[in-house]
Amino acid sequence: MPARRKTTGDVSSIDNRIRTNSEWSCLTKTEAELFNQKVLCRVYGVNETVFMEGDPCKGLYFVESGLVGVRKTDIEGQSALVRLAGPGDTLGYRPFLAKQSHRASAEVIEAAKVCFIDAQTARQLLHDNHELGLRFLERTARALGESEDRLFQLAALNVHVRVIHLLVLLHDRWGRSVGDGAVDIEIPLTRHDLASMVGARPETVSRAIRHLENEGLARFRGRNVHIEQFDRLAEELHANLSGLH
Amino acid sequence: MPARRKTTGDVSSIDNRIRTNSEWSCLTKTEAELFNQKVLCRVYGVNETVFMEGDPCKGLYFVESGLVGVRKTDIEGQSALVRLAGPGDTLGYRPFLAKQSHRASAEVIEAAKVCFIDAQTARQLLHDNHELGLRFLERTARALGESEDRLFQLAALNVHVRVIHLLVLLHDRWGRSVGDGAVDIEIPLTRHDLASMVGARPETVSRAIRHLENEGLARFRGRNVHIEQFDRLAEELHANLSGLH
DNA sequence: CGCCAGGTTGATTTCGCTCAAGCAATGTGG
DNA sequence: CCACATTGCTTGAGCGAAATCAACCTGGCG
Repeated sequence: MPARRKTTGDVSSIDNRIRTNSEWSCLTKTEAELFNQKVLCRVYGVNETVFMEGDPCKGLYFVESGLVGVRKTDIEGQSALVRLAGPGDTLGYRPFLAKQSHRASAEVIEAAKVCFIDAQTARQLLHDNHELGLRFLERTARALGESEDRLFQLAALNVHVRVIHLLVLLHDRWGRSVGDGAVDIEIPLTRHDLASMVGARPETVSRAIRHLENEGLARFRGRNVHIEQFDRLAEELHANLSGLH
Repeated sequence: MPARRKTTGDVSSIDNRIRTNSEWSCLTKTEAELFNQKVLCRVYGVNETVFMEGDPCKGLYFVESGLVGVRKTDIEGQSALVRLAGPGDTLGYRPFLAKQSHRASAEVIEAAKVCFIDAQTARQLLHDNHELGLRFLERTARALGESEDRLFQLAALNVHVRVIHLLVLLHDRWGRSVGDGAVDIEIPLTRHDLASMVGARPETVSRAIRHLENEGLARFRGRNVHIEQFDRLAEELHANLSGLH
């Protein structure tokens, strides 16, 4: 096998993506060129669907900007938000790697630029570049651990605590510090979506939110959240988490 | 076959393992020799611990025979059975691949022969053999899908249905057909373990079991289960599952 | 302006947990 | 062999968290 160490030096958003994304940063110049040649980018409007549950997995999607929601839908049309994907996140890698069809839909929440690489090319890169596979292996194994932890928590914690946990997670990824320990989270999620993320009903989440406001732990203004002292929230979470894991 | 081996116990079963186990069947002759040279086998008695939650992951374990339970334990000593591993199953591959420590303990339920390959050797094989990594990738991605499905179900289904689901899963892996659609499941699990597998309390599971008996769907004799018409059970499950996935 | 989806709030019900008692099955020491 | 712990399972009663049902806001928009 030829030596592969140099990565491409071109500067476009895709190259940037390849360089910054831990998984793809190991591509050689040639491989990166193939990637760039094959990648397709598109801007999606709000509520547009990137892929649907049940569809065969045609390739991998990279969110460049905006916000995409991953949902599972049951026959009655009730959808549950499973996770959020923003800039830098990859969509559809689980079905791609498992060689299965999509088990969830991806629906745009905030206008997003999403790039696509077809399965065949992705598989070729995976085949040519050994390191790439090993990186995906580690990422997938970690995701598996997280999923199992979540399972454990769902059974052990009540809604109030799960909502706090969700807020902390949302903060970690989407929070904007507004100085002196205060944080804003601005994600346009309906109460229904919020509820489905913690495995509860909207009414119950509504009450949990009211409770948080009464405690002065968070302030909800429509779909934005302001947390004056994030420490207190994190503390409250840890008090409930200890004795668990 | 040369007789020089560092293993305790006979090696033919290991070769068999390598050949039959989908992940490792791609090893070359040389690699298989390395594997055989490094593998260590041991017989564990009931209640013996293979590895503990929190321990660094020292390698991979293969269950040759017997039954091993994977558990998570909280600080109060309450343990929850997470999964069962029998002949052909691999233990500890998630922490190994994720380069993390064990997040669960493995405890022998029925006297078991377990083989071990150290992390360094396993990683070397993973590095040398490209195909091996890709196979683990697929397996891990599938496991991730299953874990996510389980999450979804825990939130959506009541205990009664979850118990039925567990019985169906146990049947698929451990069931013994006794003719004409009837099935026996003989796994020495306490009610407490059964309960933790479906995220419920023993009392609640006990009541669910009583309910199943009243419906004539299953008969519990101590820790053995007899299902006269497995079809009916599967049917009952699907009636509750449809409208979900 | 009225409409309406999304959000809140209250009343009621249900499910599953907790607590507690009783009951086999098994073990143990005298 | 019996008295008695011990352990795991079942059953009942009560309680609490969250779902369900239903009414009522609220704010954006044609």
